[in-house]
Amino acid sequence: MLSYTEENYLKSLFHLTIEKNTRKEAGTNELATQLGVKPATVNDMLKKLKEKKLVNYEKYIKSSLTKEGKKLAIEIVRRHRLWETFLFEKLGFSWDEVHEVAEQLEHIQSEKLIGKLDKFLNFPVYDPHGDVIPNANGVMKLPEKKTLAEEQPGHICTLVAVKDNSAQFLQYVNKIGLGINKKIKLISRELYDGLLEIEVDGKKNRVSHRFAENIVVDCKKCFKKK
Amino acid sequence: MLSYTEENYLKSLFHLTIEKNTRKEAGTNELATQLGVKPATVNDMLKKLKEKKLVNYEKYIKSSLTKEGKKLAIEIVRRHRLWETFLFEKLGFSWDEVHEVAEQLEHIQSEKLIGKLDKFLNFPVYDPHGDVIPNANGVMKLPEKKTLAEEQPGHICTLVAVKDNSAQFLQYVNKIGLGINKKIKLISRELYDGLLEIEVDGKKNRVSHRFAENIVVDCKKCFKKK
DNA sequence: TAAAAATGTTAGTCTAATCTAACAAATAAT
DNA sequence: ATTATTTGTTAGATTAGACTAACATTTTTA
Repeated sequence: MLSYTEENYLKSLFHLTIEKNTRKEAGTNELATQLGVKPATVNDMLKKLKEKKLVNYEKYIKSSLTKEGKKLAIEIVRRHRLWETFLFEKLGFSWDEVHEVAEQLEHIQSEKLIGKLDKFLNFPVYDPHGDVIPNANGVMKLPEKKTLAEEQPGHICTLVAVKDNSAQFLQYVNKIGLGINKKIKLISRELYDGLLEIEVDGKKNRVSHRFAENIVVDCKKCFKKK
Repeated sequence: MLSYTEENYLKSLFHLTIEKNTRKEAGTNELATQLGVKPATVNDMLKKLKEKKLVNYEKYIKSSLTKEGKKLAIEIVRRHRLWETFLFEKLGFSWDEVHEVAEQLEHIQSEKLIGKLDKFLNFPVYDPHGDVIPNANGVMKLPEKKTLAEEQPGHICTLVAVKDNSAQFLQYVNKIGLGINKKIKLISRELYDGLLEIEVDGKKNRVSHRFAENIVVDCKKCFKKK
């Protein structure tokens, strides 16, 4: 059985590696920042998790999850996202409030609980932030890719790629706060010319239909923010 | 903010004193047994909680909750019982499975969460074990007293007094495993002669109508065991 | 490529919550 | 009312998870 703390380390490692699918390993400082502790603390824990065969760790080499570690991390992410969905859909928490409470709830140890919660929520695939919820076997449904122009208002999606690689385009992307893995919230679309109102990191912007056609996003479930 | 552990100490003290309303204080060993730790550990914690002004503790004198300690303990009990109700009513856990999971859930820190959960459950007054759920102001509705003869099958109630004090009667009470604060589950009642089938500590028994008229119980909400 | 900067590691300390073993006080029993 | 038993306390040790400070290695930069 893992401690609350050990679970958090696995989860952080998961987020920094597998989920940001550009990399497969993460460094000590990086983990320390993410977890809000000092690198020395992370160092100790990595050794401990290596002992438990959950993490591949070697001195001065970046760390990664073992197969078993990954399995456990996915289980934690599953719990987190199911609780977020519960808080949002059943208890009426708003989109931005759910995370903090789910951080606590995710550590409740009871397989039966998670199974029943999953069923109660009708086996959801996306959480309120639009992230994929792993199923009971740890399988995460591959998110659909579309262009921003095809998405519906109310949806939240993640930028996964751009189609246009011109400097002009990329500078514009940058200017409005966009980038790889950035979350885009679609506020509305003008019927007349397809002008989109979007929100990135809390900042609103209007972008043209042509611009939207060159932004590739993950399609996520629609959630209305309260 | 209290730690997980501190919360458990307050809760135990509450159960041993205020809730068993025969006494107002509890000893170190007693607490140790209830919490599954050694008396030495309890001793340390009592001093710590005294510092925090949550417990009245003096060397070699039994301890009790201060006003503030009681307030916090009731809040924990409230959380526990609301979660039990959720697990039972919404997730379909059985009567005897809810406690263990609620032991963990009760420590989740979020006032908002408990408020919303309470609302979601429609402000329940009794938990699946028939115990009173304190309201948001820490007020516990006084349970109604009736005789066992007036109770309905399916209900779970607690023996609070007896009307007959004869040795014969009391010996009989004893023989079928009953006693003060014992939980009685009413299985069924024979329409013809009022013969009651009851369950005490998992053991079933049949008692007469006359017997039932001399058992005073707390009236609790009906819960069907799955 | 050598110095500077960033990153990672080790050793030693701290706190919360637990333990054991020895001792002290209060209560019960003869 | 002594003694025995139960109950409570103290002192010292242990473990998990965190810290700081000093040091080591790797990477970057001039």
